[in-house]
Amino acid sequence: MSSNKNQSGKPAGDSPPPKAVISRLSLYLRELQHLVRDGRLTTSSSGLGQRLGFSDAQVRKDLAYFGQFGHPGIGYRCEELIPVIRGILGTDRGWPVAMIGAGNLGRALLGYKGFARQGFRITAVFDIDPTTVGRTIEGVPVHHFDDLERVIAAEQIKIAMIVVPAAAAQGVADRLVAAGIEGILNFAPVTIALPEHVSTVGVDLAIELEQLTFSVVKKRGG
Amino acid sequence: MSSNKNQSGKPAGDSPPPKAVISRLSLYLRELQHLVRDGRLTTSSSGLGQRLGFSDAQVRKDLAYFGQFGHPGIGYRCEELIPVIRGILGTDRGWPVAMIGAGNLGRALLGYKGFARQGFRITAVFDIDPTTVGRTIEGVPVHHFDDLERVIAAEQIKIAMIVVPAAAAQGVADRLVAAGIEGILNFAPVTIALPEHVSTVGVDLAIELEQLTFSVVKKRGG
DNA sequence: TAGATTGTTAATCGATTAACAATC
DNA sequence: TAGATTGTTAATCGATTAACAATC
Repeated sequence: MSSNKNQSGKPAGDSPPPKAVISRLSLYLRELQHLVRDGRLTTSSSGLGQRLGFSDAQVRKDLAYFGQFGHPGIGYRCEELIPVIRGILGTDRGWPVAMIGAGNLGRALLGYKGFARQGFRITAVFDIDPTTVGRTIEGVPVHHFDDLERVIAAEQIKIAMIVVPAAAAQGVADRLVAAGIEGILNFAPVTIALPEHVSTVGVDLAIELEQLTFSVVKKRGG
Repeated sequence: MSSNKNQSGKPAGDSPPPKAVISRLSLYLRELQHLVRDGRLTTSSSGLGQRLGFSDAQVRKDLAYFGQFGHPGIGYRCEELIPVIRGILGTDRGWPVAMIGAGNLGRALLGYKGFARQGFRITAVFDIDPTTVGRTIEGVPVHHFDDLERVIAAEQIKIAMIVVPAAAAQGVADRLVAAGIEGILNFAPVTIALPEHVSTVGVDLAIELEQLTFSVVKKRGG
């Protein structure tokens, strides 16, 4: 009826990939990077799926949403597929990221090496605590929250991480939107309301643990 | 054809709730807790769904997997629904949690108040760094990794968080499984292989950012 | 009573799986 | 060539939505 195939690596117009596909894409990318580090040149849809618990058909279908990247009889060349997926996800470029909140968790995230590996650089931190503002953490300057708009405009930052207490999160989000931010990674355990044109991903650590206890209890109960 | 309704609050036998339902349940719970804090007595399926971006029908359907908890014409009583959802998720009891790895991120998680609010207590930390082992962080004792089995058995811990570098994660997971752990929250950016009877939830912070850049780029591209 | 809202069914929509011709 | 593996179609399966009688 309708087809999604094309050669360009850009999504075809006629049916957007399901959100679930995008989250698997990130996992494929991570596996491929491990494979390259281990010296592997190619992999197959079944090889890639196996470790992640997906079927070979699903892996092929997911990738086929965006084009033809495999080689019949051979599989997928890791070094070839990696930049393709990065292009789809938008991590083929460097993204400067702002972080709001320099508490415990914020500082830990500043020290986290995994971001840089995927092209993210936290270039500005904002807080209101006078003992931190003006200093530098992990080489990143801590600005006063009052300077949010100025710094975000000057550094052309489009992505921000909210790492403030739940009660402050919505207010911070509103300021970020007004400052021109297009995507927010929210670590505060609240749902924040945002205009349509701004994307958000929420990470609630307690919720992740809840999901885990559910599985544990379910397995016990039979 | 088949029905899921019952009065008990326990899942009916004939069709397990989709995994997506369980993750929404955690969000409902979080909203309900906010509502209670704001003094609200009841809410409706549309009220609950609205803030979270779900339809009223979906909220009702999700809850109906587990029983009848609403009141026609009135809605859901917050104080009544909260313990029901906690019961389903398994957070109606206290869970002692072990943490492996006392680096930057681990320490930040130890200071995070959100876990305790949902019934999780980190009661034991493990590391191999001689300068940290034997000390206490945020009131929690840091054991040597060699004592893993002993402490986990003694404290009857069933849930663990892996907060070690990617290269060490699988080895740690194997030891945890051997020690009788039933659920693992994995912060290392690798897929870990586990036996069927052990549950895992992975949190990869770089992947969350990737999902965000995809949405941002998509919205730009039109 | 009139208005609000549930739980549930049937209809729709979307995502996954199985199968296989085409390709290397 | 024989074996491996893709991309794609059609079939299956599962999840969401719409609608409405029942209830307060």
